[in-house]
Amino acid sequence: MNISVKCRYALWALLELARRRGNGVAQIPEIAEAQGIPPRFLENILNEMRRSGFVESRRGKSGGFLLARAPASVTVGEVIRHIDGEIGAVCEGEKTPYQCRLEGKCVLLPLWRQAKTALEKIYDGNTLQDLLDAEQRARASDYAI
Amino acid sequence: MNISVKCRYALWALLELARRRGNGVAQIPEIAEAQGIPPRFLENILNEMRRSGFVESRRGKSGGFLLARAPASVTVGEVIRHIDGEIGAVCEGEKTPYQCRLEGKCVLLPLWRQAKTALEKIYDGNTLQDLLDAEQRARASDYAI
DNA sequence: TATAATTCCGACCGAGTTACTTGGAATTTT
DNA sequence: AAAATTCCAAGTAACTCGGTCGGAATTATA
Repeated sequence: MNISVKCRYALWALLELARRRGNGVAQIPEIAEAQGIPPRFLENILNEMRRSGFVESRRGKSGGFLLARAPASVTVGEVIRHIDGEIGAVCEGEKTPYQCRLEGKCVLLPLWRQAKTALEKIYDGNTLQDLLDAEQRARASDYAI
Repeated sequence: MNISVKCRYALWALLELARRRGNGVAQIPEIAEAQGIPPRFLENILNEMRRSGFVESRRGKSGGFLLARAPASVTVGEVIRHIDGEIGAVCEGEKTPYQCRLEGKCVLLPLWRQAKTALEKIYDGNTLQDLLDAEQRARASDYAI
């Protein structure tokens, strides 16, 4: 399972909103500029994130977006699932295309399961807050040098 | 990184050849039938596997394919890399498309690295022989029931 | 109230990928 | 000579991906 560009954009945007938390709304051009995302593509993405409850929006002049949830409550895995779908699904799961006709008797199934579990552990084990903390630590050690 | 159908076909074919090891060549129609793979697609795949040294072939009438290496020496990861390319590459690595301009300063990079490492550990840690052994154990415990 | 600035919505689009298919040449056995 | 196979390279239909576009709805402000 490769992470799509769209999904990375979504994560960057959410992180940017998390950083600005408490400072009012952020607008598409700002976020797009700050994160290097094509603005009208970001527009789509943020709308999607709003529909799935990650983000709130204010319409009209001086409108914009805010993070709707606490950064510590939003896992990376959750975001990935909303944008790219189920994590690491190879051929199990209901709606997976090309589900193999071996139905659980495939010798490879345990491998796909292990892979899925490992990825979920990583992605669900990290929140936006965790990432911001890591960022801070990196910045601090940069100063130290 | 999702495993392509082609890649699963390749693994199935190699496993089939591994099962038949020592019994001469296996032909495309047989393998295709046994594994439910579109025969002419399998043809392409086996040719590719030959070029990368996993398989040997005999041409002409009563020709066919054999596994070129010991099943215990062929890892799943190796096969995946030959068919689908680098495992779990999100945005690092030389030729990855859409490499992000953050160049190692992306907050998400550690996550992608962890994911890649975890997948490699799983896929490189399992050989064709391991899978056949697991298959045997499963069959044995089936009889036990 | 008019205007400007913003989000919202859905359709569109070009390029690439994926899962095959096809036609025919080369090779080998019988 | 004929039949059966692998080998090779091109073609193809459907889908996905990354992104664009036009315009409607909404809101702040002059």
